[in-house]
Amino acid sequence: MNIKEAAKLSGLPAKTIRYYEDIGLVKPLRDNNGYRAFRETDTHKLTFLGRARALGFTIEDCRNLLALWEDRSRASADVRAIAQDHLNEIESKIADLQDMQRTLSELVESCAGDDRPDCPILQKLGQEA
Amino acid sequence: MNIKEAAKLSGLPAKTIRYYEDIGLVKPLRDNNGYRAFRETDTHKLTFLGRARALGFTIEDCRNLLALWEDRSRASADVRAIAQDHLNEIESKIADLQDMQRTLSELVESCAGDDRPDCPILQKLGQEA
DNA sequence: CCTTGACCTTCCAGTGAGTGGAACCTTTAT
DNA sequence: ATAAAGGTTCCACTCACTGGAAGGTCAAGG
Repeated sequence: MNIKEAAKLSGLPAKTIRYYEDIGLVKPLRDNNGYRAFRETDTHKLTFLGRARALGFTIEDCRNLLALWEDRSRASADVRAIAQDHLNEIESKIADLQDMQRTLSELVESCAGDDRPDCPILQKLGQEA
Repeated sequence: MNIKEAAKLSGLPAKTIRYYEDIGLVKPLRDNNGYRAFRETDTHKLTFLGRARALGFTIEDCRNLLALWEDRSRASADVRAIAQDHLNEIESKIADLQDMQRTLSELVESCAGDDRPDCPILQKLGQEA
């Protein structure tokens, strides 16, 4: 199977798949013409990667998750730890964004948004000390 | 005032200030020895930039906000539009992260996290089609 | 006068996770 | 024979810094 079909099956852009090979996440075989030859295990891995990335796992997390996935003697605790750490990160990011959202929506609401120059948004950003 | 004091006053790392000069956000004068000489207007701008960045505005947004800040004949509508767009982006990011959070916390909860290999997290990531 | 240490300078490289594009090769269909 | 559609590699760019090397400047102490 060539890269385009692997892309279709996995839902990843061909460019991304090449990149994943570059960084050693997948290792498709090669045909005599130099084309990548994807086996089912490869597309299966790619799908796995796509799902993990969609959940926001970093590439390094993905690398580790993939290793655990392939390790039949893994401990589920190791998987859970990675996921829990990532969940914590996500929750902290959500909290940060919500702080921004609160402040910003207050500012936006307080601004008339007309053709006059008076603007509480700029005022707040430029506040002395 | 040298860069270190500007950094202290604005709360930004010296490196970041040099970078902001590089990309044209601030234009401190220079002493004869080549050292940057920050005026109050410079540190004021830097503080502004720090606050805007803390609210998640991109550098390009900051550039535009700074220009509006300095334009006494601005229309507050222009400021508001930038802030509203950014707020929309933030809200969309929050929604994305909350989707991940929901999925992930379900997965984490469903995983025993012991020394056995069975793991619903990996199972879900590796699900066929 | 010399040295030490704390500043300051510029410039280069790297981050994460791809994406865009150029230049070129191979296969398939007409 | 050629054109289209696929494949390949490689280089550069993104964003907003950050780290570090190599070197210049300045104030204080001996």
